[in-house]
Amino acid sequence: MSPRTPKQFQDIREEKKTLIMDVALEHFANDGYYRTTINHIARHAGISKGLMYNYFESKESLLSEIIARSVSEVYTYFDIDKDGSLSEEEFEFFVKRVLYMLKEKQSFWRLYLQLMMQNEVRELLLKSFINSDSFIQYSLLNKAELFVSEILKTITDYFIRKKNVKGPDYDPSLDMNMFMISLKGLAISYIYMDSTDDTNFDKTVNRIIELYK
Amino acid sequence: MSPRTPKQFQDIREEKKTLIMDVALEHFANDGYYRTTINHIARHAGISKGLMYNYFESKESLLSEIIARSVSEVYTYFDIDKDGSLSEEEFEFFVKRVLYMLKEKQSFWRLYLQLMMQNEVRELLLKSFINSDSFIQYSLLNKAELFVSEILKTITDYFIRKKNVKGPDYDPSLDMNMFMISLKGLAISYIYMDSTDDTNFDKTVNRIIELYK
Amino acid sequence: MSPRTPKQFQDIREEKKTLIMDVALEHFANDGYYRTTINHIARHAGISKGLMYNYFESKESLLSEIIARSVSEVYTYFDIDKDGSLSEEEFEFFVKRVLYMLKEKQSFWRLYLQLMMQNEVRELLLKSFINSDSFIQYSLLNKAELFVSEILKTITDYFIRKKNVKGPDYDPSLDMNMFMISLKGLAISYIYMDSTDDTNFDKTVNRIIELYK
Amino acid sequence: MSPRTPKQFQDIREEKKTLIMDVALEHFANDGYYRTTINHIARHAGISKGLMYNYFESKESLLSEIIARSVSEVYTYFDIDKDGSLSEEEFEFFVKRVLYMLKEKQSFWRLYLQLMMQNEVRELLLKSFINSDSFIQYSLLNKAELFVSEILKTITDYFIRKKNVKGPDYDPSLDMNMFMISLKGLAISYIYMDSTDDTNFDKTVNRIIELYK
DNA sequence: GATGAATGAGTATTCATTCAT
DNA sequence: CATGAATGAATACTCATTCAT
Repeated sequence: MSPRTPKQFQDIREEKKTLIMDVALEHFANDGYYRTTINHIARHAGISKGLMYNYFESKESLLSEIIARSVSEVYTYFDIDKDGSLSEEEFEFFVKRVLYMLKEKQSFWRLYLQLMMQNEVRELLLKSFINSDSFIQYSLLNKAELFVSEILKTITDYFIRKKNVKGPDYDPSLDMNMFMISLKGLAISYIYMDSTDDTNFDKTVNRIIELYK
Repeated sequence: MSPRTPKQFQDIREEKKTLIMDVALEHFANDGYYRTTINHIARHAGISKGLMYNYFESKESLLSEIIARSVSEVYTYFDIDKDGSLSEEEFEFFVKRVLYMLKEKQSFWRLYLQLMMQNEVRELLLKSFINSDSFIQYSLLNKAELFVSEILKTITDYFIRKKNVKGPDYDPSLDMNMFMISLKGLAISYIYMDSTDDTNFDKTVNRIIELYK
Repeated sequence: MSPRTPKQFQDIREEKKTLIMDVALEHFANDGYYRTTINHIARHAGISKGLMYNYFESKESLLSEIIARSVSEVYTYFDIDKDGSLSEEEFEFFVKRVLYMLKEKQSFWRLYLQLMMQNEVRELLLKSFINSDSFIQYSLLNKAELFVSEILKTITDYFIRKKNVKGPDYDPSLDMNMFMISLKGLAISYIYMDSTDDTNFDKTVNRIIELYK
Repeated sequence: MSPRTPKQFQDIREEKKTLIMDVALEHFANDGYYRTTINHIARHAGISKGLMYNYFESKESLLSEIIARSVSEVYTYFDIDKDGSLSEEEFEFFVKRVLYMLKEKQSFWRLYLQLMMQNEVRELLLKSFINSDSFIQYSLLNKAELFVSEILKTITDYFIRKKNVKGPDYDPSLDMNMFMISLKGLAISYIYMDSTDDTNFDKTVNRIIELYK
């Protein structure tokens, strides 16, 4: 009978927001952002359409928050070594991390791929990231780009350092390209695979590590 | 001016259909199928909305015909050898064909990827293919699947035959997986690359051929 | 701390009601009744949305009570002379009262003007007045109309009596119309003026009094 | 059977646009902009909701175009004398024009008054005017303000020139204020009068002309 | 063949009001 | 008393499709 405490309200909000974002991500990933209606999301989340707008300003900002959350989750997978240098063990660890993350956040990556394919949406994302929190000088997308370029640099360094071992005929950029292309191919396969043929994947992953370590 | 012959009418019709499909494909690929409006397509094709429906039953069937056309064009890239067996030279030729085709039909593949990512659309496509011509027992999608499985079989055979050369430790399925993943990675890169850095790609392609020939 | 007496509770209640009505009036006047949300009012009054409905049955009845309060406040400005006859001094006093009241209740009059311009709202107001207290046989609006017609009668009498002084060529209805129109013009200016140019207004007011006294 | 000519399409568009704007203005004026729904307008104009959006980008731009049209119509009432100087006959003519215009465009003025009372809307109007036609450097509202200030200057000059006739005790600014207030009062009365009591108004108008000529 | 006006079902969004705590 | 989460009816707007000319 006594009114809910602020903490209780906070908890309810947090829980519902997460629920809505989870449901929405699943639908966005499966049906596409534009094919997914607010109605659908609300129905599957077991709430009313109106409540959606109590938690999210718009469909667009729902999308933004989903991406922001996922991006920040992705960060956590990669803060192992901050010195920017990758040892051979770390390289193996890195590859496995990438694939683990792809599988864990499969829905997000499916969504992400779809969005990046549509010119207009790319701009929309940039815009909404910038608006999402005016206190953060570097927008999430800036951060993401920074993050990606840092990782790329770390990998580049890794392959350049191999030149010392492999000798002067070794072409680091070619090797890295081959590695990156394998990773992309694996990523696509992971994101769209039926969850059955894991063993085959594991063998392929190990082979990639073996080849480029 | 003598009146146009039925043949001439037919030609004009075909030409206009082609124009519309070209414009539509470009927009579908860049903005996504659902974000592209009939209005947009008509305006950019220089015709009226109404006329669109003279040429195509619906937006959906416009999409179907675009895919059908593209799929049948893709066929023509691969009818080199019908005995189902790939020699080493043919393998090299095959890989280059794949990439050539990806570049030539870039827009189509961008569209295709988008569509395949959306569950609902996959079903829609199946449905519309079947409906597109009720006299054809095997739908285009069936044909496409048949086509894909034939190619896959040819490639599988190719790698199995290599076992004779490479010895009993050689794992054909692993090698094929590696190859397929590289191809997928390359495909993604091709479809979304800025057309500038061709030389790097060429080096990578040659390396792949070298590795899996 | 001894528990609060019922009287104290009543006082607190009244105080909060007044606060809400003040805030609401300000917003209604500035943004319009329909553009003002309950949320806005509650937030600016420092209370919750739910509590609003503890004090007021509905948005409509909040409006009703605001008007009722303002109307009854307006009464108090004009209960100087109940014999229904206006002397020359009383006339001057009356004009100044009108303008003083317009300035004091500026927000209310801005709101009032807006509402009176909308046919539908006029009916709504009539309805809600009647419903606001079923025990009161004469609704506030009836009272207001009665009040207005009494004032009009008093003014009419004032101008008719002037005929005795001004002679048979004097047209009381024309003079009264001129006076009423000047008053309306002044009212509009008062309600929407920037509070700076008071001196000009004073001169104009004195001129009006001089002309129609 | 032959297709409509561009001219015919143009005519249809013009006619329908006018119809919609007329219906909308009436509803906006009577029920207020925010209380008037697109549904209402469409129903009363005998068209579908969708068609509205074939002719107007949004409810807001419908409002904009209505105001733009009305403002430009109002211009035509006042381009009698471009030398900026008002003779006595022209003054009489001017006053009658003002009132004629108020009566002719009664609905517009009712709408205008409502809009000007709401802070938020004022800004909206400014914004939409600027957007309405990017080729016009001076927005309609700028033009309107320019127009108003020109008229005010003309009137000011008129009263200042009277000082030559009336002598040094004459206070032109007071006289002008009195005149303007009478005009405002008349305007309000005109805009909201029941169309019956025209004769009374005529007498009042003549009296005003007589007083300030 | 060709046009674009017209329709209507569908979609995102708002907001007064209710209610469990 | 007090809170704000939750609801749902209403509203502006979109867009594939039809149809008179």
